[in-house]
Amino acid sequence: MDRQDIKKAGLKVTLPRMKILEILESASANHMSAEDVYKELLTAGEEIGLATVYRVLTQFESAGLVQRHHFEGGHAVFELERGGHHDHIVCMQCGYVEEFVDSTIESRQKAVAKENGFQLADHSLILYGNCTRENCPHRER
Amino acid sequence: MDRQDIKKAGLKVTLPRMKILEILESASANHMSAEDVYKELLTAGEEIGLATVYRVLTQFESAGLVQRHHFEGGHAVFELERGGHHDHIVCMQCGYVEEFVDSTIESRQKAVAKENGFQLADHSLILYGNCTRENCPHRER
DNA sequence: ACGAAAATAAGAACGATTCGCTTTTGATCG
DNA sequence: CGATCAAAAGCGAATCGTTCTTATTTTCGT
Ligand SMILES: [Mn+2]
Ligand SMILES: [Mn+2]
Ligand SMILES: [Zn+2]
Ligand SMILES: [Zn+2]
Repeated sequence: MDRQDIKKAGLKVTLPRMKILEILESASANHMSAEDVYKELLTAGEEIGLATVYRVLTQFESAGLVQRHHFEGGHAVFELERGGHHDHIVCMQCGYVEEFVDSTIESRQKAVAKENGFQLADHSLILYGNCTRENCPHRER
Repeated sequence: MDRQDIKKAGLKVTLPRMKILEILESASANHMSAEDVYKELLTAGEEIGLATVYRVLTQFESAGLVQRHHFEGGHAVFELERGGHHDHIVCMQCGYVEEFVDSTIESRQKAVAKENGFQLADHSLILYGNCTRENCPHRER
């Protein structure tokens, strides 16, 4: 992901757009809220407004560069589009997000939609649980 | 669902709570936003504030009388708890909601969680598509 | 480098939901 | 039946995440 991708999306290459792309690429968590991105920008000493972060993320979404998800708790999280579709498991204690693809689930979804007379266009599957990582249980949101 | 259920939940039987339960039971759409419930109350001539609707719905949720879901588009929808778990298909044109249970999907979710070292606690699966009902394609939101 | 078009900054506005406080109500007990 | 008091309702203000508005700045093709 670089300036070429921004151009290809029909967007001008601006400093905010570059920086936001960089942050999404290099951040430790690959699912970030707009606020998360904004804070990283501040930390990096960039003077980019929160409204700009939202605007750019939305443009990136329209351009297919990022995806937006709605996990439990209201606010949206964004991630770089890295090709394939996947679903998510979220740890309710530490917020850690794992990705997965299950072809059985995917195909059953299509079947279920058909059985109910729907043309399936999209879906959102999020599993919530508790992860078992060393560094998990002691953080919050 | 009646006043007994309210009592069993440890809540006082009040007029707003009774009316809201009635509306959830008898409404045409069985997945309603707080605003929807509020409008129905107004229509029925009840003078119950929107804040009360939210408060009561949240209490009902805690008591296990209703469930809250977050479909695409920001606002929450509520439905009476009628026993079994189910997932949803939402028509993106008319908002019609169909419910389904697919045991294959359910069991694969458990397996996927385990494979990823998570103890599964909950999940949210929403399919989005276009329904093929007569009265569908010409409404909005 | 120049100017049109596009993008940003900043803060106001927004919609959904919650909070804070005052008044009213329901359940219990005399 | 009241009186009592904790619980609940009413209602406007506040909050939260997000989007919009407008003036100002930046990008990019020429
Ligand atoms: Mn992801
Ligand atoms: Mn349902
Ligand atoms: Zn965890
Ligand atoms: Zn429909």
